[in-house]
Amino acid sequence: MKLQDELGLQAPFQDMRHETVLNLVRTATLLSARATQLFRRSDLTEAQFNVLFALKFSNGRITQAELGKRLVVTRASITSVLDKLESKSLVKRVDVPENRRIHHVELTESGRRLVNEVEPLYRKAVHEVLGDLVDAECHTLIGLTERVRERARDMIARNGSQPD
Amino acid sequence: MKLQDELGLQAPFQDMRHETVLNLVRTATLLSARATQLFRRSDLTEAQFNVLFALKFSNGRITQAELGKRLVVTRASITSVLDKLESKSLVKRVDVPENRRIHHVELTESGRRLVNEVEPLYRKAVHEVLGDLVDAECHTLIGLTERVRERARDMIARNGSQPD
DNA sequence: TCTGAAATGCTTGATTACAAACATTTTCCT
DNA sequence: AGGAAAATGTTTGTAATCAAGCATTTCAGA
Repeated sequence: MKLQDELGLQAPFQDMRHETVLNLVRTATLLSARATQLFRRSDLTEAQFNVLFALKFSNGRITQAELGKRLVVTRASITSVLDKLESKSLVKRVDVPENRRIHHVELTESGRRLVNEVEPLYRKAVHEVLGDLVDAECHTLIGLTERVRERARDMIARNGSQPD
Repeated sequence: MKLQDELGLQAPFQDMRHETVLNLVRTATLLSARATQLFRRSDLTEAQFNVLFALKFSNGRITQAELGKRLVVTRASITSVLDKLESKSLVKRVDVPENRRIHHVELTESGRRLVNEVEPLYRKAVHEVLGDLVDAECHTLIGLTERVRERARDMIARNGSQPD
């Protein structure tokens, strides 16, 4: 289904680049919506799952700032998500004697149990949602989005438009 | 730059489908960040610009519910964004005598002026961010994301995983 | 006609995100 | 050593999103 129909637009897009951007954004939103739906059964939000997932594949000595870099969110966001997860006893903050600024964030036993339970469902859903694409198509999608991000990053760094 | 490096992951992705999903989500997030940066100069948020933009291309008889469908957000979200825009005198809600449930949402003069001022900057940024891609590549991207959305929509509608 | 269903907009509460500012702590440079 | 700079985590304020529930209004079917 074309995005035009999905959004109920009468006229087709005049601008293919604009259409492409909206396609990317809409697709990501829809993927998020599906993820939200999946995680809800486990009483998790997407952000909370992302933290648990990152922790599972960390060496156990990850700080909040590092977690933020992995997940590409600010330290402030990490603080609030960890507060929630800690109140559910899914993670714990561990003081680090050698550096009193930082904490190490770790899964609790029940946190580990939960992420181990949800991860296969998540992976299954990922494969199902991309089940239509063969490897080469995934590769293409990755390559094209990489180039878009490259440009976007440049623009954000320059914080303006191109030098014309 | 590969997503792996962007996220500071030591190991490459094992799962190309997972990598593809994360690429899509990360790309959309970055595009949003760039948009936020652009709109900030005009004291607009992305959501607010989206409303103004949709209003510009509506026939002037659009309701809040219809606006929600166009932008794919709930009525509750529309209410809150419109409250902001109305407090800035950029839009107005107009009572409809024939149907006392609904309002028509319209741009004010200053709202129209503002969107006419920002739109070219927005379009320019869109073209710059995709400046690396030729038409055929845009077309490919659109086609692939359409297929992903198709599946995602199915999964959301079924609210479960596939029948195995 | 009349009653139940559907549609519409609003409110509330939860969650997440960011920016900016702050205190604390560590690092770095002179 | 000592002071400036950077890093870390938290707090506060703003904004957006959704779900769920509510009142009002309209629609549709019996």
